[in-house]
Formats: sequence, structure tokens, C-alpha cells
Amino acid sequence: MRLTTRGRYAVTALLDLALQEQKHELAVSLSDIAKRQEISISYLEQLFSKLRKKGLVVSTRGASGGYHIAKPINEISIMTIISAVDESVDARACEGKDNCQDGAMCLTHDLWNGLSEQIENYLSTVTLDTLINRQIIREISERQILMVEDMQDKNQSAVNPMTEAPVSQRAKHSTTKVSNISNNHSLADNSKTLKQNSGENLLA
Amino acid sequence: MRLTTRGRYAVTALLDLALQEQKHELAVSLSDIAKRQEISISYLEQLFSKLRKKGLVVSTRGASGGYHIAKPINEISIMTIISAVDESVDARACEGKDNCQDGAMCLTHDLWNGLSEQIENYLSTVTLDTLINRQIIREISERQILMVEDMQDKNQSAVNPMTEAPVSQRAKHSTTKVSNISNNHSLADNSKTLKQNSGENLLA
DNA sequence: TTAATCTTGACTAAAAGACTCGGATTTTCA
DNA sequence: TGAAAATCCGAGTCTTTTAGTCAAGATTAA
Repeated sequence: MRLTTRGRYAVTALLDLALQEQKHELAVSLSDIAKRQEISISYLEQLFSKLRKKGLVVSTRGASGGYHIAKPINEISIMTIISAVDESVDARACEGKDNCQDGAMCLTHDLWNGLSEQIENYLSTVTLDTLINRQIIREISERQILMVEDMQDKNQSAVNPMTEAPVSQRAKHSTTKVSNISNNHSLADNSKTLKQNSGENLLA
Repeated sequence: MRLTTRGRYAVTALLDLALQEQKHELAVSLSDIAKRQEISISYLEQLFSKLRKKGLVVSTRGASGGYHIAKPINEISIMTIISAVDESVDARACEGKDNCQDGAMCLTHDLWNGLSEQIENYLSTVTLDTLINRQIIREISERQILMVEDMQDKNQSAVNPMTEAPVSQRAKHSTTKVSNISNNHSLADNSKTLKQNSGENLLA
């Protein structure tokens, strides 16, 4: 059983997308999601590629392109999203094949089976729609939107002291000659390295 | 969130221990558990060291030594065991500190919080006692005991063709000059390497 | 045309997981 | 008394996974 940032990011990103779609018709770009949720664009690209292949989102390319959710949000359960990005919630060693020990069931098969069912059940009942209607989530969403607007205001007036050019989101073919190092200070980039090692242990 | 073979092995081994204690007063050795559950002794040593430090088992050293469970089996929940060997069941990025995003809650905090509670709840209500009383588990346990007896009978008559000496359980200081390679065919040794890569993905 | 965006695939550093090994110490029993 | 059977303990190794990055290209709106 494994539930890490990959699954969490996928759910978060889709929820963000769903919230945006409630506000306007426009496609939502990954760079917008990246800013609000503080996830790197490259990593989002990877995740959305999977989500698209599983039919959870549709994309429009080109300028002012982006993503839309592909079906009614009450039909997209958290379970679906997590599986789409290849994360498992299965606690069993045999993956449900009942052959954990030399072709027969192991001593604790029953237990892990029960646990897996619990988790799957829970995550299947919760959908994007469920989440979107929670007050606390709407509040957090509003906060995130304001945060990004704030940052953009600051970046308009203040320019990057290293390069005297507005900080851009990604290095690209370096049309502006911004080195990778100085570019690391741009909006969404500083938080992930921290997250890397923070996540996976608790409940001592 | 992470639940891998480490936690599974710990629970399995303790359950085996509990089942054995129902049958007799003797301390149960790791090599016995290893044979029945097909877990390597070295790895069990590692796990039991933690379990002992957390007060779940007590040990007696020396020949005919082994382990006993340290408290009433209805007081040992699966949750306790898993935490004892350092596995986490927490699905949150912030480990419950509510600071997942720049000191505030992230968009999906609420969700992972709920999930963590579910899992913890479930695993806290199930104890070793619960499991021991399940019919299916008693059946599997009987099968495992017969398996080991069978193997021992075979090993008494048949000797290792490579060395003309009975196959031993662990390499040790190689008193008998058995190379590591040929020794890999001993009782409990062949299964784990397979398990390594088998476990963690499903529920597609 | 050009700039913004998506798309793909390969690459990588670091961490975690799943062990193994060698020895030390203790105890029993022949 | 000494060999065997246990537990203890610390290190080390090998493999897989995670969480990304990077570069190049394709697509399309303006």
C-alpha cells in the first residue's frame, strides 16, 4: 500500500481544476494550477498525461489552452484519481489473488483484505463534487487565489534584482538569459524540495 | 502513507507467536517462525528487536530460548504493531500539523485527514485476539504447521546432494564448508527474493 | 509568425525497503 | 567443559521507487 505525494498532487490538482471551472468557461493551464498548489509544472505535466489517458481530463493545446474535466464531477471519485496515477491502496501482498504463500493464503490475508476494502470504500464514496461543496475547501481555495494575485502584483512592480527582468515561470530555451539557479526563486519553485522529505511518517 | 512487507511481516510473526503460545508454554524461536511464515531469520531479528524495545514481546536468550508475547493479546492492536516497526498509516502530507501549505492547510488536508482516521480506527479495533479467533486463520495456521513437519521429514532422509550433509538454516561461520550459493536452497530461504518485487501495486 | 501551451520521453539524485553478514553474548545440555 | 542453539547488534548492500528535471517537439490562438 502506497499513498504518497503523487496521489495527493493528482487529487489536489484535479480539485483545483474543478474549482476553477465553476468560475469560468476557460481552459485551466497547468502553470496556473502550479502557482496555486505549489507543484512544479513539469511534475504536473507528467501527472496530467496519465489523467488524460485515463479519460479524466481533456486538453486543448496552443496558446490559452489548458485542461478541462472530462466528466461530471460527481462521477470522479478520489479512488479513480489515485488509481489513474498508478498509486495503490491495496494492503495485501498478493494483490487479491489469494496466493500469498506458496499458492495458498498467508496467515494475515484476511486482515489486509479487510483493510483494503475499508480504504477503497472510503475513497470511492468521496468525489470531487463532495469536496467542492465543503466550506473549508472553498475557503482555502479563496485564500490560494488571493495569494497568487498578491505575488503577481509584487512581481509587476519589483523586478528580479539578479537579472533586472521580471521573473519567468520556467527556464525554457532561455529567451531571457536567466540562469537556472536564479530562476529557482520563481513563484512555485521553492516549496517542493522541502516536501520531498517531509511526508511519509507519523502516527507513532 | 506506507504499508509494506515490514509491517505485514511484523503482524504475521506476532500472530504466529500468539498462536504457538496457545499450544504450549515454551518460548518460540525465530527460526520456527521463519520456517512457518517464510520470512528470513535475519529480517525477523531486526523486527523483533523493535518489537521488544516497544514492549510487545519479551525474550529469553540461549538454547531453547525465544520469545513470548509481553501482554494480553486483546491489548495488542494491529495499529500498535505497525507503529512499533516504524510504519505509518498517515495519509496527510503535514502529519497532522495543519501546515501543509506555507503554514496553512492545503486544499485536500481535510480529505487525507478523514482517510487517516478511517484507517487508524480500523487497525486499532482489530487485535491479535480478534485474529486468533477467526476460523480461517486457525485453518491456515494448521496447514503451515503440517507443511513444516513435512519438510523436516524429507530433510531427515534426504541429504543435500552437493555436500552430503543435511541442509542447515543459516550460513554461520561455515563450520561445514557450504558455499552461500548452494546454501540458498535451505528451507526458508528461497521465497523472499521473489516477494521483493511482488508486493505493492494493485487496484487498477 | 510568434508566443504560449501541451506532449513525450529520457534522465537522475536521493531515499526507502528489504534484506544479508559477521560477530558477540547467553544459555542449555550432553 | 564445550558444542550447539538462541538472542542481540551494527553495518553494509542491492534494488526499487519517488519526485522530480530537462530538452525537444507539436499544436494552435492571436
